[in-house]
Amino acid sequence: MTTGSVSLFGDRRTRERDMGRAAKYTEADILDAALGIVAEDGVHAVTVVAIAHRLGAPSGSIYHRFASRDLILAKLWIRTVRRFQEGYLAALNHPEPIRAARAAAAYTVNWTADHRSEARLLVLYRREDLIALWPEELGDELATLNDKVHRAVLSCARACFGAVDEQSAGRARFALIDLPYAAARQVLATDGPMAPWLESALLAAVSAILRVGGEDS
Amino acid sequence: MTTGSVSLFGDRRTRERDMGRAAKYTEADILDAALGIVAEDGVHAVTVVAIAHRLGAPSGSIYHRFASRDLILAKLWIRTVRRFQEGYLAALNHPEPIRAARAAAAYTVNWTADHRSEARLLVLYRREDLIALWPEELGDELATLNDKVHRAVLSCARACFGAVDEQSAGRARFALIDLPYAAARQVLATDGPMAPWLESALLAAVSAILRVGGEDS
DNA sequence: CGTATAATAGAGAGGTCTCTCTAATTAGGG
DNA sequence: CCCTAATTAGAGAGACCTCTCTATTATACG
Repeated sequence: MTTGSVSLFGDRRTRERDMGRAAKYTEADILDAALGIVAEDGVHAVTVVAIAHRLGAPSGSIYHRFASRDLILAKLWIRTVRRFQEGYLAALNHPEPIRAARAAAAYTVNWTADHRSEARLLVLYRREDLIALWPEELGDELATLNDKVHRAVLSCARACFGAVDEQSAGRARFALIDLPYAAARQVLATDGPMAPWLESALLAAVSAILRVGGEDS
Repeated sequence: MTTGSVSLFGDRRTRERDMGRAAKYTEADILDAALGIVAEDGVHAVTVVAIAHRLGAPSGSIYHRFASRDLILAKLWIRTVRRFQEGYLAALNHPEPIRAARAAAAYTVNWTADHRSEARLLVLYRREDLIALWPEELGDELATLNDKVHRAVLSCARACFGAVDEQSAGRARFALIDLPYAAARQVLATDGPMAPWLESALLAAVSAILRVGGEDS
């Protein structure tokens, strides 16, 4: 759809060469509108008509940029996951595995508190649900979306437990993904800022899981 | 709709006195069909037409028992939560709070492994989403649905930390609800039986959170 | 056996949503 | 200033879904 060239006109322009009218509703505008609707009224409220209404556009204009409603949701999902993963992977990059895991967990809850709408999207929408309606256009983007995270988790498993078998990988996944996810739900469940005890409780649980011999008390 | 009297005819009959034709599609049949569709194709696939098709019934027959599609989903949700809570509350009833918490956590993952479809429903559907379309007929059933669990959590907070303030209640909620929930997601994410390491990892995390002074390592 | 009662059966009205199609609009480049 | 290409604008076709309405069928009891 676009050439991928860097824009010279901010968000209002997507190409350099080709002529024509400047875009009034950019791809980013549409995704932002969809995100706002998800955060306010839930996933089921994200209709093309609703997005268009929020932008003050007719629904036909939305289809000029996105081939289908499912594609909008899929691209929004991907954009949001990418934005989250950026800092998450950076945090996980620390050479000392326990510190890395703790940093990643802390990043997750803080990012959630700072990006409630986007976090809501990730928590609300099940990846499995998306797979069912995943548009063909995206190819294996979904399949490879989590590859870096998976690799980082396995690397943490090796560093913490000395081997990568089903148990160590599972425990690492539990500590690095599921526990932070649970804490993120907790953040979203309350309205105000993040409770101060939450981060330390999460870190205690993460450390308990990743320490060798921490099978049980 | 029903008198609440005990059935003499199994699921095929809902009343004793009043006459008339025996039910071919009972309330339970319809809820089971809805559950099956959720488990197989996701929540969005639960249409009245789909339920009717799965039962071999015309869609009009469904409306003879349920006033609306939303009511079907709401009642299915309530039935499932109740079924889960029964054993959960029993496990949480142990006098020693840490043991009670560990029993409740263990129950959660085992119930999930044993009732994948129902667990899928609880994990897939967000309570917040339901509130939006909650039918009036149910009154405050949703509001009071979790009361017993909340009380049990607060009682655990008092027993573990000596007081019920925001932090102790939050930590108890995190250990008793969010951590088991995270582990349940892990159970559902894999196809086979529950991984043996998961329960002990979960218990380690639960114990770490609930022990006084376990703020962090 | 007849009657009262509850259930099934099935068509279809009304609404919403996705997506399409055509015409009008805007801006840059020669 | 005209030409070209991208975009907006808006109506509407077609599909699906919820829910209603009426006719028909089955069952228990007197």
